[in-house]
Amino acid sequence: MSDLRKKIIQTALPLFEAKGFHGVSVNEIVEQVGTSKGGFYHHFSSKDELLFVIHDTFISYVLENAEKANAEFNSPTDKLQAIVRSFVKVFDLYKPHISVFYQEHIYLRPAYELQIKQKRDQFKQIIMQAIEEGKQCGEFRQDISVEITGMAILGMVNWTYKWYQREGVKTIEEIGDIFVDLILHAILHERFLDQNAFASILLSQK
Amino acid sequence: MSDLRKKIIQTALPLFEAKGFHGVSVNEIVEQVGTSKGGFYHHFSSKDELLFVIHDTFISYVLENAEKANAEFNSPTDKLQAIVRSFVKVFDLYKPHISVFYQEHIYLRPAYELQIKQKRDQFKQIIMQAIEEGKQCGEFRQDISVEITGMAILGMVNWTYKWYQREGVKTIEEIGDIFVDLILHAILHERFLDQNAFASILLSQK
DNA sequence: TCATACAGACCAACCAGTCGGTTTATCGTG
DNA sequence: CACGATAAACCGACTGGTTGGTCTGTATGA
Repeated sequence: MSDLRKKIIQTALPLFEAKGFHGVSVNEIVEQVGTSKGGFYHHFSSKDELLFVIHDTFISYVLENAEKANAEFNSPTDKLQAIVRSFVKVFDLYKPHISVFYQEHIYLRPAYELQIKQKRDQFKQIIMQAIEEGKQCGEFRQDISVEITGMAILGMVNWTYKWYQREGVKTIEEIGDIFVDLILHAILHERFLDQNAFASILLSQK
Repeated sequence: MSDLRKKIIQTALPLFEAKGFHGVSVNEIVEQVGTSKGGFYHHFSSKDELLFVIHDTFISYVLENAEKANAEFNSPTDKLQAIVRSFVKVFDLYKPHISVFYQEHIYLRPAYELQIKQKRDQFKQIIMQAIEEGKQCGEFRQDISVEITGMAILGMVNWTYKWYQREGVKTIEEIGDIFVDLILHAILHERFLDQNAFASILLSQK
C-alpha cells in the first residue's frame, strides 16, 4: 500500500477520534498530512471510503482472531477464554479505530455498512455459539440465557474503548484476565467453581 | 415547558438516533415538526442546545435514581442490585436519548460537555463506592479490582442501548434480573454463593 | 399597547468533490 | 547509459450545494 495512503489514515484516525467524522474536514486532514485535495482523492474515492477502511481494518482483525481461537480450542471454557483475551488485546492495538467504529458507524454509506455488519454478526455468532456449547456440555450453568449473557460479555468488553488508557495502572493483559475471571465466575457451573478446579482452569490457558 | 419545545425534542430524537446529529439538519427538524426556523430558534439558542438538552434529561434522570437507590439501601449487595436494576430500566424509557448520548457526545460544545461529564462522573462514583464497600464489609470477594469490575458492570449495562428492543423476547425487567444475577455470581463472596443464601439475596430485593 | 410566539426569506461560511495542469517515477529502446 | 515516452502521483483553484443561524415582519392574546 502507498505511503501517503497509510499516512492519511494514521493522521485522520486521532482527528476523527477526538472531533468526530463530521468534525474534521478533508481540508483539515490534507493540511495535517502535508498533502493536497488531489493527493487525498487520488487514494480515496471519497471521505466515506476512508471511514470504511478504518472500520474494516479493525473488524477484520477481530474476526480473524476470534476464528483462530475458535478453531484452536475444544472446550467451550477454553474457547471463550481465548476469544475474550484476544478481543481485549485489540483495544490496546486499535483503540482509535474502535472509537471511530462505535461512534461514527451511522455515517457509513449503506453499501459499506452492510459489509461491516456481516463481519460483526459473524463475530457475535462465534461468542454465542461458545456459550451455547458450554451450556450443553455442562461446563456452564444451565440457568443462563445465552443471548443476554452473550450481549453482557460483549458489552463488558466493548465498553473498554471508553476508558482504557495505555498509561493506566493495569495492562491490557491484566484487564483481560480480570474480565475472564468475572465471566467464568458468573457462568461456570458450580462444580467447577471450587478454588482448585477454578484455578486450574484459569491457569490452563496461560 | 412550551408545547412546541417538547415537540421539537420528541421529533428530533428519533431522527438523531437514526441518522446522527450531523445527518439531520435544522430544516429537516422544523419541517417534520411543522414549524419554522423562527419557531425553532425562539425555543433553542442553537442546534447544540438541543443536543445538550437531550443529553441532560437522560443523565440527570439516571443520576437521580442512582442517588435514591444509594440512599435507600444499606448493604452494598442491595445497593448495587437496586442501582443496576433502576439503571437498566432507563434503557426502556430513554433509549433514543441514550443512543444520542453515546454516539454524539463528541459534538457537544465544551461548556455543555463539562456539565454532562460531571454528572456522569458522579454516577460512576456511586457504583465504585458500592463495590468498594462490599469488598470491605466482606459481602464481595476480596480479590476483585474495584475499578475494573466497576467498568465491567458499567459496560455490560451501558451496552444495552446497542441491542435492546422493546419487542424483544425478554422484558427490560428480565434483562435487569439476568444482569444482577451475573454480577452477583461474579463478585459475591463464596460464602453467599450456595443456592439458598443466594436465592434469598436475589429475592430480598423484589 | 405591548410582549410573546412564530413565519420564512435571506446570508455568510463551509464542505466534499472535480478537474486541468504539473511533477515524479518507471521502463523500453537504441 | 541516455533519452524519450507513458503513466502514476500529486497539486490547488474552483464550484455547486448545503447548513446553521439571523432578521424583519406578522399574528395572537393579555
